[in-house]
Amino acid sequence: MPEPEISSPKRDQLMATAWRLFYRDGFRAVGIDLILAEAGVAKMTLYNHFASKEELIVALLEKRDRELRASMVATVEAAGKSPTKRLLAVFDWLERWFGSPDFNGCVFIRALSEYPEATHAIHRTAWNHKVAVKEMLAQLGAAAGAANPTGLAETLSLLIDGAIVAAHGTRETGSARSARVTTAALLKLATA
Amino acid sequence: MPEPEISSPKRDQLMATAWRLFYRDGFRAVGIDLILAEAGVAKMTLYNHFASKEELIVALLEKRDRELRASMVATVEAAGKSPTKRLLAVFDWLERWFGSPDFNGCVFIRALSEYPEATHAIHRTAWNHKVAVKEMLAQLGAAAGAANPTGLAETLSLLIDGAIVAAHGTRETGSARSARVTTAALLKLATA
DNA sequence: GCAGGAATAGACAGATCTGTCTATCGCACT
DNA sequence: AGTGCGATAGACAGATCTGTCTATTCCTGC
Repeated sequence: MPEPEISSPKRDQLMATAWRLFYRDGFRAVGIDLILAEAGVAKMTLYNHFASKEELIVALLEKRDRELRASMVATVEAAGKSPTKRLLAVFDWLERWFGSPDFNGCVFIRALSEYPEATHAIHRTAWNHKVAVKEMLAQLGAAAGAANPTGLAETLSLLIDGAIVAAHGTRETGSARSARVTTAALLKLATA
Repeated sequence: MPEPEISSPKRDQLMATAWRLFYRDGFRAVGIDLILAEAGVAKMTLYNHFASKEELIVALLEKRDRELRASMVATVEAAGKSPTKRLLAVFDWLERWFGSPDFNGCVFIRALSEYPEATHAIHRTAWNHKVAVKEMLAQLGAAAGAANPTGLAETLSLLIDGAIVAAHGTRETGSARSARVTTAALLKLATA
């Protein structure tokens, strides 16, 4: 019963391939047969590890959530001690992401879009990630001495998600810089 | 050959039903058979008016683009002569939209998400809308005396798209107000 | 050597998908 | 009355979808 979180080579292989194809083409656009063929894994192996395609997607989103937030934390930590620099480092991180060759939008926004119903497990899992990121931003904002860290985090979340959508539409990194410049200006106001 | 833009009752009926179902459930999630059944229209009627499902979607996005921008213009016009008030009225318009019972995210962001490939006709059509809105914002910003209307419009676009994503995740209207407050602050800076 | 669990290939069910085709019907216009 | 066009129902093709099942094989621990 390798249901909860047990790692196995085949399972990892499956998730890596599924991630690549889902992120490239979309959840509904990719059938499990294609994933299985490209991963070199039998169908029953998938259904021994996951109850359904939906559960596979949820597991992928949760994994991506962990990795993405860990990557953000690492970037922030590497930015030094200045709270302002730490916050702005998030936007440098964004800019690098937008410039990476396989950038294809935000998988969580895309999951919200493909499963628009509020009660759907995939929709909720995707939104959980955005809430978690917002909480990270609030902590960074509090450390920077913002008068209203929660409000600042909300605004920064808007800028970030807007920038991701714009980068997906233009395939350019400029939106990250725009968001960064705006954030710098807002920080001055918020900590004044 | 009613291909280009000829209006017909059946065609309108088809587009209305297709819009409703696509917006509710997603493009790939809704099959044309369902649309036809709910619209009470024969399959050949669809394929006489549109070459494919994809073309139907593109036509719907173009129609929605026209209507949405017209609605924005009307809101702005109704806001009076003050350039600042006119710009801020966009966010009141957003808030009303988020609060409407069938709000289900932005169909253009969702189209970008479901058809993530940059060269896809649906993807490009959806992005065209975002570009057009940004141009509207730049004009409003210029009228408000912004030093850099294009840059301001870019930032406001980020806030707007971010707010839409947030409203889709939370089913609340608060993100529109956050974006509005931030915009008011930015306007003071941009016109100072 | 052997037992047991994991993975395998592949058939299968049952549904659904887009798009094509045919044959008929209804209706407006002359 | 007759012509022509738009719309109709419904069969059809061919592909694809998720999920189930079986029977076999592989590998590891004992």
